[in-house]
Amino acid sequence: MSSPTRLRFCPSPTGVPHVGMIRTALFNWAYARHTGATFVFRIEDTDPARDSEESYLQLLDALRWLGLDWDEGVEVGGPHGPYRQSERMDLYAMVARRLVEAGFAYESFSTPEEVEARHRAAGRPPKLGYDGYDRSTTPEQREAYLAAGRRPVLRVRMPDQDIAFDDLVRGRVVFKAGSVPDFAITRGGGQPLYTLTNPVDDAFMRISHVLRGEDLLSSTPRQIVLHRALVELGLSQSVPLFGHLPYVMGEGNKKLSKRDPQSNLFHHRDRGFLPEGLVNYLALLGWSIAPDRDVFTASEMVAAFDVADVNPNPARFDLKKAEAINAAHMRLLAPAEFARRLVRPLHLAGLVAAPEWDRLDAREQAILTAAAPLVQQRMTLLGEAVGMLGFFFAPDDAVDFEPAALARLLPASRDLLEAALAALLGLGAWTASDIHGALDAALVEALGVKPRDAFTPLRTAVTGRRVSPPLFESMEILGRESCLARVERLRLLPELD
RNA sequence: GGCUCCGUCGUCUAGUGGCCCAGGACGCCGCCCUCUCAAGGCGGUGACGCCGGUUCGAAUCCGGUCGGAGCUACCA
Repeated sequence: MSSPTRLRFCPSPTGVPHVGMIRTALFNWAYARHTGATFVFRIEDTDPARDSEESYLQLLDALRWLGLDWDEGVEVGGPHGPYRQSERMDLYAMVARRLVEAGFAYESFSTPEEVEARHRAAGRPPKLGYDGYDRSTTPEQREAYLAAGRRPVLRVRMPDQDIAFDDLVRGRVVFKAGSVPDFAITRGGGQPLYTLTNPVDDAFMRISHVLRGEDLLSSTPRQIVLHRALVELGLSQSVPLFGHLPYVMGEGNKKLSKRDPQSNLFHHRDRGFLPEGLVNYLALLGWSIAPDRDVFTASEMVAAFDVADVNPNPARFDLKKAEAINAAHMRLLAPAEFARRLVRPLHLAGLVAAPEWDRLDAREQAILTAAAPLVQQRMTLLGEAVGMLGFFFAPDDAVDFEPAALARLLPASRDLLEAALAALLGLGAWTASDIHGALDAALVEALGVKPRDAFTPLRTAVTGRRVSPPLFESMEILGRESCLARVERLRLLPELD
């Protein structure tokens, strides 16, 4: 009987969520959902010096924002908990003891300095790694070390044979015998290290597929050796399958640095990325859904995703492309939904009273409902709504005329505004097409001004900007009274002279 | 140095021996549309790192070479 498919995402809560890490979460999630597997969310907080509760909370926030849900793990529980390693210390101590008793691991008293000194003395490169010296510690030596106050780390004995596995994305990978030194699984004080806790939890949580970053590829032979030991001890059924996802690169030819703001998931959220857009773009980092298509939803990804199709090449995080994908998702949103997404950035900029649609007043809702469709095709990021829609919410006498808009006005602008005012004053119905028609007749036809020149002063008067949503539709939404007041205000502006 | 991974347009990729003098997307350039800006439409730019081999035929298979990356902790 084959064991059920189970995947996991197991970050360390250090720092802010990184897009590379989230890409890993996404691929695990997508593969789990595609195969009907169980998706486990575990926290690897075994390093008190670096882990933080704040970071843990941000991880939850990130996955929830993106819609990556999990079946077992922190917050939701499950049969293999607890799901924070800091709460599983007894388990690691027990496993470590069993490993030593069975001879898979041994106490190692050597300090890094001593190891290096031995390498030098033997004429070997000093940075060769641990030399296996303590494999043969005698009881007498052990007593002497202990008496001298030394506390041993535990190391796993690496077998003297090649270690091979079939990587889910790279195919067969072989590490030559002798190339991987015996590795530490606990600190000198007995605290377990990642090298122990990660495979132990994968074993006890019955993880079948390990999908992780390429940076962990070289630690795989060690984990396989440990898994085999656990199987022999009867603590585990089998060694999981491994798949190593390509790096997410930044500028130049290096991994996207944690220092780079682009690596910060929340940086993108704050700029106005849609979760749909970011998920879609992240999916493209090492995978593609079809030869001629790159805009898709999370559920379409789930339907199509197979780890065997993942490309092993490192992928560069390209903001321009990410924004283009996001823009496509903006246009895919139903107009009403798009309007709702605008509320938060607008509120953050002080333009509307509340951060949620339902708490907006009727006037704000009406403006947004009418204005949102005007900008939906014109935006890449939600944050751009602030600049594009700000004039709708500003008082008529406080519309901010940007210098670039003022600079484009001609000497004849005042006459144009006056003619426009006259035409608008006599207008019956106040609809975009009526406004357009009246203005066309009064300015373009009667005065012989090119449309472009005729409407530029009006655009500045009404919106304060050089670039704006469509003018006539904007005027309809704003209403006759506001428009007349704004045109009059610009007409009287001293700067026009 | 050792070990391991990777190598198709600037970038992300499609491609698993003939459909490829290599397809799509982003970017960039041009044109159309047009009240600004977008969107949209049309067109253009641009790549199989190199050398051998296998084969009637190679981006695809093999060998070598060059280049890039990661790891080489009592971090994860």
